[in-house]
Amino acid sequence: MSVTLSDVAQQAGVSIKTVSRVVNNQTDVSKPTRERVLQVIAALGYHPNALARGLAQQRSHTIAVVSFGLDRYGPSRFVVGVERETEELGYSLLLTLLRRSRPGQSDAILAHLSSRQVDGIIWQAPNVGDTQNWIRPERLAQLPPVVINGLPNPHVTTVSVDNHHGAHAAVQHLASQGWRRIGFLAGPAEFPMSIERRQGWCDGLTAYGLDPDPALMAEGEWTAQGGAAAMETLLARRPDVDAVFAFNDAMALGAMSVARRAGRRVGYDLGVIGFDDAPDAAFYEPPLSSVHQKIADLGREAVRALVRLIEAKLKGGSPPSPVLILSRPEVVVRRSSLRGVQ
Amino acid sequence: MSVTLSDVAQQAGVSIKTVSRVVNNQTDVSKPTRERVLQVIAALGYHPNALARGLAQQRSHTIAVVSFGLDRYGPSRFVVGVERETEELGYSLLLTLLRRSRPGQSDAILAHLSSRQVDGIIWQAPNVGDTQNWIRPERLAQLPPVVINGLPNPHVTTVSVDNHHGAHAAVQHLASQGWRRIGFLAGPAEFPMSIERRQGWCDGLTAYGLDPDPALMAEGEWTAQGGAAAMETLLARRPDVDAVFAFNDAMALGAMSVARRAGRRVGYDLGVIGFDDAPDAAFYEPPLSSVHQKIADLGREAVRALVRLIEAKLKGGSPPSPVLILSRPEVVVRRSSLRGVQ
DNA sequence: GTGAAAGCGCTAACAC
DNA sequence: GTGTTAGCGCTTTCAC
Repeated sequence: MSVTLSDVAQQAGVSIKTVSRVVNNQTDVSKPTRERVLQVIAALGYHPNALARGLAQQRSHTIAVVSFGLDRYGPSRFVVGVERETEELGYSLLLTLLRRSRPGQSDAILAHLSSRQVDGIIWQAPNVGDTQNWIRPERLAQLPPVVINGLPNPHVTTVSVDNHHGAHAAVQHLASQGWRRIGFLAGPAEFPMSIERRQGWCDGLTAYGLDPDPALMAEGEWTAQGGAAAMETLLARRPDVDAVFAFNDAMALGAMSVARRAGRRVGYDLGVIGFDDAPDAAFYEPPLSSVHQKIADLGREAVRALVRLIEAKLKGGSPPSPVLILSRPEVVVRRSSLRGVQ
Repeated sequence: MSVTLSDVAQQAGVSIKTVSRVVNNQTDVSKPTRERVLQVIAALGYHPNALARGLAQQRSHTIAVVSFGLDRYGPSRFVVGVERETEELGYSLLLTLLRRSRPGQSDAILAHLSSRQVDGIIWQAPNVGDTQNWIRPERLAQLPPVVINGLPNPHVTTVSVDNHHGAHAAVQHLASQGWRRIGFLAGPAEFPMSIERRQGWCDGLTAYGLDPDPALMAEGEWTAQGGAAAMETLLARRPDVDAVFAFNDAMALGAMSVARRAGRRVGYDLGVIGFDDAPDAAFYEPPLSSVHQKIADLGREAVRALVRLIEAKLKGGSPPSPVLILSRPEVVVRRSSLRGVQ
């Protein structure tokens, strides 16, 4: 059915090995031979069979990205970055999505991926349920991982946003506007990201002599809907809250909607800031201040780090020591966080 | 390095083939033998090598999804549906993203995918540049495709939203509210989706005795930014416009932001409706009316259709005739499209 | 420079 | 019920 190396070899009157050399751009082929082979390849429309190559080489030139959902801005933007870099470095991308609350799934996924002989794996999924335990020493050698936004782990290469810094900066900005009772709309409690941002919020408040009262924090899903629910809780518990820092822009959107219904004017008597700086945020009403992070770049960085691990493993030296790559997000000020003058 | 069939066979004192039978759940293995083999498999931690299996069977149990971006709601939600169904049917998912304006890329992608022996391909990408020409008869037999939201093509199985119907229904809703000069904010001209929605808008206006003046249409990128730009154009050309139907919710968001700055009150003297009904739309200000589509279901449908093609090809019968699967979107009314009374 | 032969881990005929 | 023998398409070792 499909054209194989030996078809080409026969047609060109050379051995299989010679064709293989040409295909892989190796030396030791005379110019005329090479050219004849290339011609036959073009004429026959030969394409190497990646499965066969992978089987012979014991590597698939494929990396897997395990993500938690894709319908929210952060994860999908991240995967875009991953895909771009993956393609540029000559790998294919296998996509696997984690389901919420399916016990034992991370083991099943890992088994599946290693059965597919992926060369490495990018784990962009929060520690939900058992998913934190999949990293075991035996595994690290077999299937190099890079973890995204995970809790720091000295054994594993991690690529993250500096969540603590971002949250701290957000609070600092709010405080500098004169807001005093600054709430936090947290994402799901299991997300390391949310834990770190919460800590940044806490520390920021403390640094400004403000009170990180636990009642000023409310938790919700990381959607507009979740943000709205959390905001309702917060307003009920602390009606005197005068600003909120939301886990992400979608939650901030939901919060603004609830605040409006409650008669609060965002940008006047309520300050709001989000996290992500998604492209839509600038068009919300009022335009949303946010903590900008370059998520796609994070994805590229993750792939580069992973490929380094993969190549090092192939070279056979001792495994390179895990690194922690942190990127610094920055506050983008729009109207929602200002203390407008009426 | 890794455990193979023959390791298991040796350890269990049976032949390779017997182990293979057990692994693949085939009959003709006595109960005690089967159990002994299973034990050894568990003890050794054996996992089948998917590459080897693929090579031997001439199929990879992998399908590819080619998408155009992933940072917008539609495409990413679609891929979520695809991933779910793919996993349930026992396939892996290879993700490839199309870059805007890279000539010849579709041929390169196809070559790459067929070299990876994918069993089929889901093409969820607009006809940008040369990408419409990749479907050629020779290819259809080799690599079964399912096209999403493409222009109808009698040779190819297509899964789409009924864009014409959705647009028509949106216009009908706006007209029923009493709006008379209804504009259309189109997405990029090359998108079949945009072309079909435009036609639906046109036909809807005509059906209501309204004028589909070309000046009532403005085109932009399918982002909030693009919607804002298109809205500016539209307002400049036809300041008397009293409602707009936007290609998607993000564009509607941008349009509302511009309208507000221009002193128009959405939901009072300007009606706005989007398309997609993304989860955020309900939290915009004002809450956005939209045309709801079940995008994830579309993804599942696409995978099912593709797997049908794949299995049919394996059975070796004549290729099944291409089908067209259309899903009907529905208008969801919120405040933005209403003609409020002051 | 070039080629022959073995083998990657599995499945598929066909024997026993 | 179970085993033997060829491949699948490629890379790799080593000989020429």
